Amino acid sequence: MTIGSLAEATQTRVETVRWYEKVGLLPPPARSKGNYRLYGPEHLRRLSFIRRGRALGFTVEQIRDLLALADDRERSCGEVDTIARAHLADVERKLADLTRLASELREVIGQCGCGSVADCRIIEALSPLGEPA
Amino acid sequence: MTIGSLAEATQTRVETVRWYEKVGLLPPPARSKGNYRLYGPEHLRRLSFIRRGRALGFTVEQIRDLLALADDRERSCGEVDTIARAHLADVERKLADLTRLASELREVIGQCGCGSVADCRIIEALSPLGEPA
DNA sequence: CTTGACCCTGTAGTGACTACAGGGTGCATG
DNA sequence: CATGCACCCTGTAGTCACTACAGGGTCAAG
Repeated sequence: MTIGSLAEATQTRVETVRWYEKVGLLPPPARSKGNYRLYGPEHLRRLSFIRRGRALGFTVEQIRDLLALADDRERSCGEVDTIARAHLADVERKLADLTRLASELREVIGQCGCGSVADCRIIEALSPLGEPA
Repeated sequence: MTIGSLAEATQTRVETVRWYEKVGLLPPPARSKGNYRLYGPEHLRRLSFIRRGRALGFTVEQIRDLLALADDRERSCGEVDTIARAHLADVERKLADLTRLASELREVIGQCGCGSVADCRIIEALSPLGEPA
């Protein structure tokens, strides 16, 4: 399996696959006589894991930890749970922030009568001192 | 007003103020005889505008555009409205993404009985081929 | 034997800062 | 007057997770 097929199979860019190797998430594969990377099913599994983790918003560092934990099959999965819960808490914080932000934006936009900038409510809302900047 | 007081007044780091100057959001202020930056109320207004915009999630480029529009007080604020609406659409897209993500995470976490990694549901959920990585 | 798709390494860029290193300034205290 | 300390200066490099080349090599088909 060349890097191109692996990338296609996992919906990843070729450069990204090489980057995962460089930062140590993906082990260096064998090389062909022409120095092409040659991947096997184990690489496909591991890269799929990484991509799924990224899609769920885990950071690369979190995935590195999860991979290390996953490799040690006897270990209790309490640490895995901890990472996942911490991440969920993070996501929920961002969600709350964005929700507040969206409603503030909607309010600001709703007030704009689209006259001239001189009395634009959006510009005013951005100028906390009351005067336009 | 020194950079330190300006920074404190706007809840900004000193380095960030200098960075805004470097990228052209904040005009270079006068200097003291010891080469310290000296700011006036106009700078305070402009920096407040920038910080409020950032807090609402506008990018620096969007703020640059908004500042240019705000400076031209005769212009119709249609362009301002366009930028704000585009940004709101963006925020709402992110909100939808995060909401989906959070519910996926909650589901994954809910299934984990916290036994050994070998049958951890979280690890399994990350391994789309059915086998742990 | 040439074309074109693929692959290689290495470096630089993205956004919005943050974190120094290595120095200078200004004011209060001894 | 000397010293200490908080503050300021410039410039560079680091963050995160990639992305985008530049400049070259490999491989299979026609």
